[in-house]
Amino acid sequence: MATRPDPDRLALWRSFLEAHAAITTKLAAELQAERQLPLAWFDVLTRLGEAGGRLRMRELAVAVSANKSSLSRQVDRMEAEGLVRREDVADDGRGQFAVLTKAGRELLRRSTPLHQRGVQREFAQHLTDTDVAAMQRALAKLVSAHKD
Amino acid sequence: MATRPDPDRLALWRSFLEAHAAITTKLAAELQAERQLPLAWFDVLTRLGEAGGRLRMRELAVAVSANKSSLSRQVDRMEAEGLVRREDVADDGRGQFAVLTKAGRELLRRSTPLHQRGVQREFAQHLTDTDVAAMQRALAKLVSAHKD
DNA sequence: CAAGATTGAACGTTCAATCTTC
DNA sequence: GAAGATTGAACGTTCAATCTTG
Repeated sequence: MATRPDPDRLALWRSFLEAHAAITTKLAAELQAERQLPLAWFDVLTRLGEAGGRLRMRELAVAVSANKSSLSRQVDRMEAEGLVRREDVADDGRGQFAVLTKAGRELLRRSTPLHQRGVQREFAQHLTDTDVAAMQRALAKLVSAHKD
Repeated sequence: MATRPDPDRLALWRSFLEAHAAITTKLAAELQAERQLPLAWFDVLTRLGEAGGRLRMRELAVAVSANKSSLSRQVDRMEAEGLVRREDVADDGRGQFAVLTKAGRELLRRSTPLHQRGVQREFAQHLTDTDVAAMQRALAKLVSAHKD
């Protein structure tokens, strides 16, 4: 097993970073411009929506790949805007849920199609079915290697 | 042309984000722990090294995918640590170069093998040659679509 | 008046410390 | 004493405004 990547793999890692930066910058700018919604807020709304409306702070932090204090403060701000609220966890006095409010659900509903069109335009439309299958195979290995 | 991505492509985009977050978090932690070097600083040192030791602020900002004011302040901090210095551009009185110092070059030299081992461990070793070829083909299309 | 670069002020993130509950 | 969550203080990022030169 090599201890260092060959030049192709190093170049691939750079392309990966470059594509990530370019695409996320555009998706974030679009949500901000069209819905006044930071991408990180949209991400929280999405995860809560998929979880049926509520997640514990810890789980939500993991789901959105955020630091726990950063998420705590982000939820403060979103709560101040009426998009989520906190609720105690019934059987664990330490825990807090973040819960989608009606306004949060509504903003999520209005923002998801816009964001998905963005993902189509900036990412998905450039890939053939063969590309998609190959990348999913490769990324699945990477994601699974980092689950440990 | 579809206006929204199919579920496979949406899932692929999520895997992409998840892999990116997991890998960059580990690479950043390793450079910080072993060399007291933030990943963004390493990135600046690397780009300057590849450019022969100097780049204009604007070019450097583009190369590292950073906002120009953020880069300006990052170069302030790196200058305070003696890793880079600024120099006037001879034939354009508005311009500034960021220039690698001896200490910056030395830290780059000591950090590159560590970082490349990290890229191998967290990214490259998980991919077959087939994966690499397929991803490079797909990512090249994405990167080129965002060059405009 | 546009381009390169920096800056003030507001904002977001992070680490370590803290609080509460298990 | 460890886990879930929040907080103070330090730090990093961003936007718009500014300065200087082309």
